[in-house]
Amino acid sequence: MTTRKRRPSGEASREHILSIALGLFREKGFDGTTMRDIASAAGLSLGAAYYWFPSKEALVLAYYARQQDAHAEAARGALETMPDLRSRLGAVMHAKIDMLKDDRKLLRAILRSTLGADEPTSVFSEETSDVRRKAIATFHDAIGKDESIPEDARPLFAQALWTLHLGLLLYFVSDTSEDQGKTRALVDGSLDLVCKLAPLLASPMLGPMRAEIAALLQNAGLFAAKK
Amino acid sequence: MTTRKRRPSGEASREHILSIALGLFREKGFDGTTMRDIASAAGLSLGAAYYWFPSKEALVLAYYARQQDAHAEAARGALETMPDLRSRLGAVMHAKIDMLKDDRKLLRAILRSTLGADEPTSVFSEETSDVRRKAIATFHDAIGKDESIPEDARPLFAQALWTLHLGLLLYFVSDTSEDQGKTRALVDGSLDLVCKLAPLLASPMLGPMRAEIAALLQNAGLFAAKK
DNA sequence: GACCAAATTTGAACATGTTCAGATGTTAGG
DNA sequence: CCTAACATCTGAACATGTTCAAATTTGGTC
Repeated sequence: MTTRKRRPSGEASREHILSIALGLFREKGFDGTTMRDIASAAGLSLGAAYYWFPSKEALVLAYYARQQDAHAEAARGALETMPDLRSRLGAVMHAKIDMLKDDRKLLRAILRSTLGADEPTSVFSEETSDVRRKAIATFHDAIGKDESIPEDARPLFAQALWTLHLGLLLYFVSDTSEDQGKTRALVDGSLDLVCKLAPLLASPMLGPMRAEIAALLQNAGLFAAKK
Repeated sequence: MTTRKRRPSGEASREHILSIALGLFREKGFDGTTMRDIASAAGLSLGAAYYWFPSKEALVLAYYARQQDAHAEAARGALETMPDLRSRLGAVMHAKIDMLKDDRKLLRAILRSTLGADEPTSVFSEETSDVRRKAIATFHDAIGKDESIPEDARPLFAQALWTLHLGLLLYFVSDTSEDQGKTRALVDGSLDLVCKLAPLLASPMLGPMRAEIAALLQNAGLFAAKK
């Protein structure tokens, strides 16, 4: 309550602009929608839109956060009722696809900036680390206390699942099959394989390899060892 | 010789523009370089640049093709002298990194459009399928007739290596370590693992799973079964 | 109510990718 | 040489993301 008391109609503008923008993105695509379109559809001037969102890509960032929160929420519900690892993972993935199913065009248009290395909207960027952390946590929750995955392997496994999920989404955005059936099949097939293969890494034969993988990723800075 | 006889100074312009453009990209980045910069540095008008390259991204496409040819060439040389699978794969990967080592800034700037689904410059697009096919062929050559990889598994393995190589490049472009040491380590570590794990998929225990993977990818259209 | 500072909005610029109608040069045939 | 057809190039537009100084509104304070 120091200086943060004022936001009477302010934040409402922000939400309003974001809704209008996402609607236009879905309808006309990302490139097909102009910042001037957004501003005028929202009943504001161009400059006002830039007051709330410093760039067109900032709208994408806001979309990320919104989706991630919604997904975490949806996943939380599904996780409670699922008895085993495989079905929990399936629930998480399918919940995401259900949620994004009508946004494929939007996602496709956005994709270019979500994989870049420099871009602030990159899935790997500092700016999106919050969203990323939450997403990985959702997978960690899905793993739960399943005994087939040794406890110390769970963070690594969660991260691997997140990476797999990125790959699946990459496929998904261009999947024009009925109800995204091909993506669903790919999701289920991948998860079947993963659930069969993952426990093998705990077996005597492949056990040491797990440490090798973890070390490799840690040296590359791709995986932060917990405490 | 029907109507294609004229190109006295013509194609030279094209090459000249491309060289100038790549130089500027390396020096000032992709976004930092303006089509007007390119045109004036090449001693031409803006329109002339657009006569030869219909868009800024077209310059990127030309860069792809040029790099891929150079890499295939470099790899071919290295392959002949390497006795075993592991060293051949290492030669291919390291040749690529050597070749791109000074273009990291350029690649980073370009990356955004190389992973998009719609973009013509996407590594997955129709427009780049030639380059992609050649790149996968290079890996196929590296596998050669190594007995640890069953013959019918080689196309799939080659494609997997190409995908791994994409991931490694994604890491590479942002790797600021001395002489890209971290990337080199990641390359070697990944290849060690791959060479250890791949033969397992031919073992009795995991053999059936190989077919499962192939079927999964084929149904998704991600892997074209040969003949 | 008058007034101040911060929050919000405006409108006019600017930079840059792209397009295009026309100018200019080049080649082949007469 | 002259001319038609084509290749190449030019310069001026246009569209759109972004910036910014200034105007306006808002909420609290005297």
